[in-house]
Amino acid sequence: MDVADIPRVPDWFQGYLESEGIDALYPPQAEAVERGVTEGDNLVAAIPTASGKTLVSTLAMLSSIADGGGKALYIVPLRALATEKNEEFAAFEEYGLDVGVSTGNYESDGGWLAGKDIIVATSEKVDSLVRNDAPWLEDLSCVVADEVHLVDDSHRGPTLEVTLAKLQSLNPDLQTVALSATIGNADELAAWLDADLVDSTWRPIELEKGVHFGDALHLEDGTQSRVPVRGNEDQPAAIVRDTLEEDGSTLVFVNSRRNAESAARRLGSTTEPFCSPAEKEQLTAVADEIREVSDTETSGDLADAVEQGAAFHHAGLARDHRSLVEEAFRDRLIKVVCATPTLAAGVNTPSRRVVVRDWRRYDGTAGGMQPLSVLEVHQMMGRAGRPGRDPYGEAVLVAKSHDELDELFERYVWAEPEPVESKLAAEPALRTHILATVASGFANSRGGLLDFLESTLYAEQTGERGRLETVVDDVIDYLDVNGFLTREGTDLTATNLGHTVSRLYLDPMSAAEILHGLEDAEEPTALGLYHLVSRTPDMYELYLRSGDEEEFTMLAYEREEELLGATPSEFEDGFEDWLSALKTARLLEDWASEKEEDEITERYGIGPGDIRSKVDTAQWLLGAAESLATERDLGLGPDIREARTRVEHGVRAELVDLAGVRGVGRKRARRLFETGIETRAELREADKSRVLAALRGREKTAETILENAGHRDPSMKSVEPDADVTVDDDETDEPTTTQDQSNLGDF
DNA sequence: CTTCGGCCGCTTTAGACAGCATGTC
DNA sequence: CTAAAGCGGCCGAAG
Repeated sequence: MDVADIPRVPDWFQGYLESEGIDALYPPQAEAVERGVTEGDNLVAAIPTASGKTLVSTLAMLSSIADGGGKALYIVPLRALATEKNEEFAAFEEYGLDVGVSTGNYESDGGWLAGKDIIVATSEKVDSLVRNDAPWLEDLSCVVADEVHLVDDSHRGPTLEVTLAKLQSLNPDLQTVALSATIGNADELAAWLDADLVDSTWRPIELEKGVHFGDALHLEDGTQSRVPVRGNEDQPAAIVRDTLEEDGSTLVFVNSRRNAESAARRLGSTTEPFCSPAEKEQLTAVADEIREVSDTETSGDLADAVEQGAAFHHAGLARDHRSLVEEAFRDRLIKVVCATPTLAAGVNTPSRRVVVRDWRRYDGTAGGMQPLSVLEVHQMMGRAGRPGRDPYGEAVLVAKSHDELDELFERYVWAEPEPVESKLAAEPALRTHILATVASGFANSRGGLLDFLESTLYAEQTGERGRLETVVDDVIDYLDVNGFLTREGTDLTATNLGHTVSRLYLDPMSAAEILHGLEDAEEPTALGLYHLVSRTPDMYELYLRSGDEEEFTMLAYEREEELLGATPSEFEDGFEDWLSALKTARLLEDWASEKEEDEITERYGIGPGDIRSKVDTAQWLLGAAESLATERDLGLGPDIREARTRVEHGVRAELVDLAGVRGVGRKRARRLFETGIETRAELREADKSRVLAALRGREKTAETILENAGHRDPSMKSVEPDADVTVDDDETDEPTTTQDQSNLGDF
């Protein structure tokens, strides 16, 4: 289809497409237009990644905005994707459209999304906006749900499902466009959303799947190519080398962080000979940047690998590490990235070849190694082939025996992805969504609730109410008993507490746990509070290693006084979870006692990125705890606030005031304190040469900080550092004049 | 007496959203 | 209930 023939898109759109080098639509896109995406019709597009899904959504959003002046909402599963999409859509600002992002940690323009035409948000954020009754929601005329196949996810799927159902019921004229990977039952999704279906496996660039075994690559079409394993190479190394000989890069998916790291280390010797001197120089620069992000073992290992043209990528990395690796890989500087599934679901990092080395992954709940789903493997494989740059893409599984070769072909290469199934009937999901549905007025009786749930994918797929009804009744009981809602006959009303919990976006069970723990707390310590929020279902658990059980049982006895609520017996069910929460609490306490990052990562066996995510969650939950304590008049506000500010900045109590100054973090606050500047007020009046000395002579930094503290005259002109002030200078980095303004959240 | 290499057995194991109000070293 | 890589400890042989 010619771009000129697309109905109802704004006039400038054709010019825009041409400027992007697009003169004809891909077949699935053309089919979407024929099904009426530009005319406000609902659509489910189940097509492979990188085959133009974004353009389908753009067609829908732009035509919908042009048609009635409404707004479009683009829902993504990850914050990183929200940023990526926002940057992509920012191109439309030139044509007079306003684009904004809204996620938990970032809201464009002070939260005033009302004036935006296109809003990008995570599903949880949209859910929260619906709960808080954001006024602009009624102006929505188009909603796009990216990666809808994630409704299958037991943890986060139900949120997406409920949110889409709520948006549709808020505004029956709303156009819904759902983008999905190729799945077994796209027709069911279409039926649920009352949408037309475009179901296609068409790709703009050929993808050949295959299995490597012995010295050969066995491809889907029956052909084989020789990819011999030489010397002490393993199979992935042989494939990576073979790809490099054609000047292509490789993405290797493995099943654990440790495997990713060790595979990257090994592959370094394969990639190094293929890096030109100029590339080596650039790689060294990237490696230096990586070392600067964090002073930990993980960081150093990554930098070492990068110097050789290899890298690993997993969730233990800091956000900056990840984006440095992704960027260098896209620039073809890094030749191979060994990754856990983070990269398959995350931002766009295509590669000539993809190797799926491990096809089984440990799963504690299933009691051992479990095969990956076809959908997941296909998603990884779909990363092969960069449109417009590679002639084709190849995705390869690795077999160690002839039997495995056959099995992999059967199981993944020729297999259809499994159908997507709603996980809404699980109790934890319903707990939070039922409360929210009642609190935000979507339903005010048992019947109303069931009617609403009737509009979800779950109802579409099961057809019978029985199972759902039982769970719903259990959940209503739970919410009633814990004081989140009240029942009168079949009528349901959310209590004040219920409203608060729903607004705070807290799992009701977390709220109950927190309230229960706070109720008879008199002077809660930081550790006690950290433990309380750590044992909440909203906090992701740390793994207990061998020896940990003993260590933390001891700690539990030593500091029993501080721990809130009853200490469970060692033989009780749930004792392990309780201990694991204690481990998390201890980690947070260490962080809030100014323990060094590398000491923490080593002690708890985690990566720098993990500290950040724990700290983030704790901060959020303590904020919620403070609201709950206020709501209940428990008078613990100051204690909770102090614990929260301490984790937020990673400092002891005496530095909380100083660390609150913009530009002053845990390290600078400590150094200022050591020189006798102990509070924000003292900093405001401080002797400048003293401040400069405390900051080890960095004038620009000192000026910024004094300005932020409200100093009368922050200028550092002709100020010399006070020679009497000594600061411990354990860091080796050169005084920088470049102001690195990445933030704590990027850490 | 020290050092190196190989083998055996024990240990460990993916991911990451949200309130609110602003930003490290 | 299922696996497999990596690492540390141990042992023996070589230096």
